[in-house]
Amino acid sequence: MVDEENKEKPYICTVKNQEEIKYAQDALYVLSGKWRMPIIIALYNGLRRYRDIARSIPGITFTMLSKDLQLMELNKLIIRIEDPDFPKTVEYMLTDYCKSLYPIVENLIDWGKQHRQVIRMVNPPEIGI
Amino acid sequence: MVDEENKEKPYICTVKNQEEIKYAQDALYVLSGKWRMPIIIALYNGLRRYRDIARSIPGITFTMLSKDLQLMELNKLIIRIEDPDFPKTVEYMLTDYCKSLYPIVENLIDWGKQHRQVIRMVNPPEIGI
DNA sequence: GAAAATGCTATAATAGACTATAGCACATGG
DNA sequence: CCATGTGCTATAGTCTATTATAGCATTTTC
Repeated sequence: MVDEENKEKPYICTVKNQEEIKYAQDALYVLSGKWRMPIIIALYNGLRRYRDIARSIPGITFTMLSKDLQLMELNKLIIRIEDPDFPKTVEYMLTDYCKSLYPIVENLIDWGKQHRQVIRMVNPPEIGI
Repeated sequence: MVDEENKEKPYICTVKNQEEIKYAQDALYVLSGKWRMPIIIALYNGLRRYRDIARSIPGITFTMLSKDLQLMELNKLIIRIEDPDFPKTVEYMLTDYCKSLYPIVENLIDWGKQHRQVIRMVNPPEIGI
């Protein structure tokens, strides 16, 4: 919209909508990215140790696991527990707060599953996915 | 994980989990991106014309609007109707299928809203968002 | 009939996400 | 006491998403 001097036109978007967009994007910020879902699922399955988590997610690198774990910790979705007696024994776990995400995750899984079929149905040569 | 010869270790991730990850990522693929939510909300609010939609979303460029509209059309979330009698009169609308996304969108908005507060509460200087 | 609006698309540049590679400090096992 | 494992992080490169800029063919408005 920097195009062609359209800057002066009035916006129709209401404040409420702008707020909603912002909230939805906050949520997506936490969930999107290539590895966040896999990490949540790995922890959900009971994996706790750094290397175990890494090994359970085919293709992930330490760099990304490290970054995403930190971001998710900042977002209170996981906790990192370091045992002071046995240094360098670290455990990661989902927080109770993370459970508030489960409905969304389940919705996403369900919707994604049927969407894949819908797209296959309509566009036999797979497009857009 | 290409790091340090860890390739030989067994994976704990089950087939079911891998499928679920794939489904969730399909869904996220459709929803994530900076402008898809705003576009859905603009159309939801009844905007139909290309330039109106553009004007209702502060910051979007024609390039992105164009690309995202096309992708969302491929994904059957919107339809593009061109009036043959009045060429270059085009309307975009959400499809009925797109309604299957509403629960997710609403969940995202709600979760994002409370998450913003949670993060504010715990980390006064805003982190991670 | 000139100016502005509509509905775009092409291209190049930039920013951000992700990957590849390397390495460090400590710990445990043989 | 040396190899291997654990828990990382730093750095540089690549690839993808997004932005910036320009422009075109048609249509409506004044």
